[in-house]
This record gives sequence, C-alpha cells and structure tokens, in this order.
Amino acid sequence: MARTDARLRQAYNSLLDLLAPLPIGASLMSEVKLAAALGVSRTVVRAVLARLASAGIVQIIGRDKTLLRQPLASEALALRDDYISHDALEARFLDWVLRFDVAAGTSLNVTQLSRQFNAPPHVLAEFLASLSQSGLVERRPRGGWRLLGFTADYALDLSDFRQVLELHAIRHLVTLPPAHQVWADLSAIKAEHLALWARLETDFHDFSALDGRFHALINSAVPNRFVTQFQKAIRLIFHYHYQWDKTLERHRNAAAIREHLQIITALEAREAEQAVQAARAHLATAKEALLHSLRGHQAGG
Amino acid sequence: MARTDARLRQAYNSLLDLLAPLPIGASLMSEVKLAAALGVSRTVVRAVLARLASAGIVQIIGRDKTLLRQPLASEALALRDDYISHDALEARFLDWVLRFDVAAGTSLNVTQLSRQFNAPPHVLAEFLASLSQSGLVERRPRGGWRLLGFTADYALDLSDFRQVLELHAIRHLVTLPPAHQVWADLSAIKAEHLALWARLETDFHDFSALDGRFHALINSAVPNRFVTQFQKAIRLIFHYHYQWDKTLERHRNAAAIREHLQIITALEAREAEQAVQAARAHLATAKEALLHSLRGHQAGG
DNA sequence: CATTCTGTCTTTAATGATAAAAACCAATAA
DNA sequence: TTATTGGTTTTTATCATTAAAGACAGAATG
Repeated sequence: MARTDARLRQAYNSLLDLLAPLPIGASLMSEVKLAAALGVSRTVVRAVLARLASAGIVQIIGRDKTLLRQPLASEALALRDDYISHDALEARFLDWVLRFDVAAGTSLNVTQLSRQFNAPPHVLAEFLASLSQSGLVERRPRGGWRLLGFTADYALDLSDFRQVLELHAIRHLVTLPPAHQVWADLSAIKAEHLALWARLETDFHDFSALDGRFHALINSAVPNRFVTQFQKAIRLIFHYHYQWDKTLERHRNAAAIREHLQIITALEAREAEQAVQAARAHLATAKEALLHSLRGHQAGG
Repeated sequence: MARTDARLRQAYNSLLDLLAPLPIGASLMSEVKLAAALGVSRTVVRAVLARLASAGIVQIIGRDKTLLRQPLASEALALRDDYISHDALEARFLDWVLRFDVAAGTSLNVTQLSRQFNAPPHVLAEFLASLSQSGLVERRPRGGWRLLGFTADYALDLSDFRQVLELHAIRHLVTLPPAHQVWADLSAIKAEHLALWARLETDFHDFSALDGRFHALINSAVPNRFVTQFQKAIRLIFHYHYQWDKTLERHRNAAAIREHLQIITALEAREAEQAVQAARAHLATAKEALLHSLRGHQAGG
C-alpha cells in the first residue's frame, strides 16, 4: 500500500543498542543529534522516540528524555527480509543474462524478474532502463522489455570498441612525464605479474583479478568519464566470461602474462609503436578467448 | 487508480472512421483482422465492439457483426490530452538542462518534473535512469536524483571522446574498398558542401544539419553499436549548442565547410595521415566552439 | 541575545491495489 | 482442417496511500 517502515524499524533497533549500556535515569541526546547518530531524518527519530515512550522504555517530558528501564533483547522490532542492493541486483542479473541461453529477442517481464531477484518491480524497471543504454536490453513499443542478449555480434562490437579505447590509452600513456603516478603503478603491477608467474602452477586463478587491474591501470592514463564508464562495463563482461571458460585456463593465463609483460616493457622504454603492437596482439587474443567461451557456452547449453 | 483507457478510446474512434463509408447492413471483419487493422490487441477490439453494440451502432449475433446505422461525428469518445512521447520528453529535458536554467548539483524531484513536462512520474523515473548512464544525472542515496549538469569539464570529456572515435573512423575509412557505399555518399555530401558554399550568404543556417550528417557519415564507416550510440548522444549535445551560439555564426560555418572539404579531399585521395590531420584541426575548432558557447551561456545566465 | 531544540506542516518518493491490455487455451463455426 | 471467438490468466501502467524528509517558526536554554 505504502512505503515500508523498514527505516523506522532499523533505527529503533539501533537506538536500543545505543541505550543498552546506559544507566537507568540517563537522559538522551537531542532529536537532531540522535538523527545524526542514527543516520536518519528527524522525522524517523521522533517516530522511534514515540514508540519507545509507548513501550515504557523512555519517558519524555518536554525536552527531557530519560531512560526508564533497560530494554529487553526481545523488544527489537522484526525486520522483514530486506531487498537486495543495487549492486547485488546488477551482479545477479548480469550473471543470469550471461549464463542464460535465451535467444536474442525474448521478452522479459518485470513481475517475474522481481520475484526471481527479490526486488520491488519499480527497482527492476529502473535497472532495466539503465541497462538499455548499453544495448543489452530494449523497451518494447507497448509494455515490457526485450532482452537483446549477449550475442557473438555484441561481443565483437564490444571487443572492437575496447581495442579502440585501449590503443588510444597506450598511445597517450607513453607521452606522460616520468614523474606521473602511472609509472610507479606500472612498475608495481609488473612486479605482481612476475610474482604470479613464479607461482603460476598453483595460483593461476588469481590472474583474472590481476588482468582486470592491469587494463584498468592502462585506461586510467586517460582521465575521461566516458572511457572510465565503458571500461567498467567491459571489465564486468570479460570477468564473467573468464569464470566459465576453464579450457586451457592455465596455459592461456601464462600466455596473457607474457603479453602483459611485453606491453609493460615497451611502455617503460617509451616505445609507442612497439607497445601498440603488443597491445594489439594481446587484445586479439582476449577477443578470441571471449568468442571461444561464448561458442562453448552456447553449444553446451 | 489504474491504467488509462486511452488505447480503447483511440481504437474506438479509429473504428468509427473505418465504419463511416460503409453502407448500413455491411458486416465487419473478424476480431483478429480488426485488431491488425487498428494496430491493437484483440482484447481492445472486443471492448470496442461491445461498446459499439451498446451504443446501437453495430449488432453482434454470434460471429456476425453488422452495421445498424451510420455513427454520428459527435459519438467519438473524448481523448484526454495525451502524455508526450519519449522522444519529445528527451528533447525537452535536454533542452532544459543544456540551457542551464538549473545549476549543476541541484536535486531533481520526479513529481515536479512530471508536472513540468506533462509525463507520468514513473516515465520520468525511467527516463532519468536511462540518462544516468551518460553521467548527466545520478541517483541520490535515499530518494531523488541529482543533476550533475553539463559542465565545461563534461564538455571537455565529451569532445575528447568524440575525437578518439572520429579519428579512428577516419583511419578505418581510407581502408575501405572503392566499391563501398561510403565513397558514393562522401561524393554526394561533398557536392552538398560546395552547393551550400555558393549560397552561404543567405543559407548559412543550413550548415548545422549538414554538419550532423557529415559526422554521422564518417562514423558510419565503423559499424559498431557503441560507436553509433555515442555518436547519437554527441550529435544531440553539439546540435543543441549550435542553436545558441550565434556569434560569428556565418564566419564559423564558412571555416567549418572549408575544413570538411579538406577532410573529404584527403579521404578521396586515400591520404590517411593528411585526413587525420585535417580532422584533428576541425575537431579542435568544434571543441573550442562548444566551450565558447558554454562560457557565453553560463555568463549570460 | 544567540543558539539550540521541538512542534507543526508541506512536499516527496516508495509501495500495493487495481483497471486496462496482452496472451493464452479450449471450444466452436465455417 | 482452418479460422474465429469466448473465457481465463498474466502482466503492465497508473493512482491513492503512507513513510520519510525537509522547512519554518516559536519556545527553551545557556
């Protein structure tokens, strides 16, 4: 019917915790300070105080608020199982889309998704709207949404676009002065690559995270909000695919580390063209791996 | 309360128009065919037919639907003033934002915007969510939205990103075979430039549209959905700014036409580096013009 | 007298109820 | 068989309702 009072309940319980160590007869802070302490608005604080007063835990006379008795642990208000966060929704939805073998063009319905992901419908609608910008999903003319799906075609466009941005970042990077932070970071990540190389037999799974940070570092040379935004999306999708395609994983990661090191070496020598060539080769490998994982997944079901 | 019956009303009126030329006693099509003809679902058609029957305009016996009498013009159902379309909303909102009637950082509330733009609140929420991807607007932690605004910083990022994409498109374009459609289009648009040049004294306002088509053509060489999407956003924003900055407009457009022609000439000669240099110069000019229009507008209020 | 605090009121956003529309299936007429 | 319709279920768009946030003025405190 209306907004839930989850916020009130949470604030109530938090205040009970704050009250527990106080002696009986102690006076509470002002409403404004309580609001700041609990991280809620004064309206909520007043509702909480009224509820505490009617429970006989505090007495409110004028602006004096005194603790009448210790609250019982059982007096905490029950919290309904809360909805998941936006980030969790994004992760679970992408996981579902990227794993789910739906034909491109299937229609999504908000009601079912909201049940599936335990989120209110309007949150899902908002989320789908934000996804529509990246072309994974689109609005149907009258009602509902259509999943365009993560097709091979989409993956190709994504890889190509990634290459454009990343080669530009490489070209830009070599022009940065030696005092720039990126060179220190590059040196550090080079050491990490060498360290992982030494223990690759056992820890080859760690490469996925390292790969993500390496590419983020390269792109950080271009402080552009659009580059950053795309980098985030690309990283998410590549990361998810890495999780499935376990074929030749160790071998593939070893090759990728070698490629990364070639790029780093060329960058440190300020050899722009050499770095670009190395990056081009590496991105081609990554694109191939993405398409391979896609084919394997689609074939497997 | 619930969904509006605007769809029913529109279908009813359309069907009245279809019925008008028919003689009395004529039989109507089947529900499915009527639905196809009116562009609505069969449910709506059935509701319309029921309404026509109760108005005594048609008689429905079994599956025979016969026209009893000519409908009067006054029997059309009144349409409540309909909400604006999604595209219109986008145009009006961007117009509002880009004109800087609001300071960057102000919080937006859906209710007020929904009144201002005559759109239901949830449509506005959906629209804002889709905008959040392009970084013009962001969600506030608890409720509401914040307008990040079209700052000089944003314009710089946008111009830089545009340059990355467009230079890539240029480099790609020269590698396309002579039989490719783009060369014919390029030749055609070159002629348009020369034609506009001849009548520039009077028609310099036509340049804005030509500029948009020229850059769209360049980018069409790269058939990538992300490039296309960004091109659309960039075009929108540059277009809006062109509309205000009237200082030296004729002079500026003349310069831009010369720059365009230089790019085209270099492309037609397959001189990649020369084309890139010309494009770089032109994009620098465009960036300067954008920033200039921004400063002028901010100073003006 | 300045500052802090509270009571009251207004505005706004999240949520459930609900009507309209779409989709589906079985039955029936052609 | 094939096309059409009746009945039913599912889903979406819209609205009323309520919780939360915020603003303001007046009261209380130091």
